Amino acid sequence: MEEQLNKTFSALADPTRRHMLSLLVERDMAVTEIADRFPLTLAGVSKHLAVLTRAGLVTRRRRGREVWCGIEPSGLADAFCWMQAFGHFEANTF
Amino acid sequence: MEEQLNKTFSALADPTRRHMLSLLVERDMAVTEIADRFPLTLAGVSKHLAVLTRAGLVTRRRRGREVWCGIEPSGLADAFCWMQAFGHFEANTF
DNA sequence: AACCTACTTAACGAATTGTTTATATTGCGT
DNA sequence: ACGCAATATAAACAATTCGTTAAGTAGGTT
Repeated sequence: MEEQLNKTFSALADPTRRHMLSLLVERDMAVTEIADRFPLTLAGVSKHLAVLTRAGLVTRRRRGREVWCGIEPSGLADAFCWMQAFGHFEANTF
Repeated sequence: MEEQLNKTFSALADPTRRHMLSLLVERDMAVTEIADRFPLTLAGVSKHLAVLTRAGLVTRRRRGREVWCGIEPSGLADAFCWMQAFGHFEANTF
């Protein structure tokens, strides 16, 4: 859907959020642990994670008092397909 | 590069711009012709096209007094690769 | 030269985004 | 029960974005 593409692409448009995703690709992390790696307040990090979650790119599960974040790779599906259709790309075009 | 990804993803984050790209996939068009298909002023359309051009997704060539716009599919390459690496996607994951 | 067509750029306002500080909320640990 | 740790939400603010109208530029036409 159109609205889903809006959310996905604008989530990806921010370099801080892309960096967060690349961290989470390695392994799941609690919010504080993520925050330690950025020159931002915890509140700022929390809001970026909220954007990523709303876009369906990140999952957040409460575990005691921590919230563990993980990647939701399927969240890229729509955007990936859109680009694929758009460019008639093959997997090894580049 | 990081800055290139910023430009590409934020260009794609706008539905009007995505729609413009999908028009240009069919065939090249002059700016006025594109503008006819959107409920925007010509100036507004021109600005969207400028964003797409700066992102490397559209080419603009002056032809007499018209400016013909066309798709630059290679402009998606960086973004496409980033997503691919991110999700370890195969062509038919979806 | 005067004028029209096809844009682009400037200037501006409204809405959104990225960030901060301050104020909840919720779950251990003691 | 109290206090600290982990996170979220609210309020505030600057910067950016999306749209407009108005003015500027460049290329044909007469």
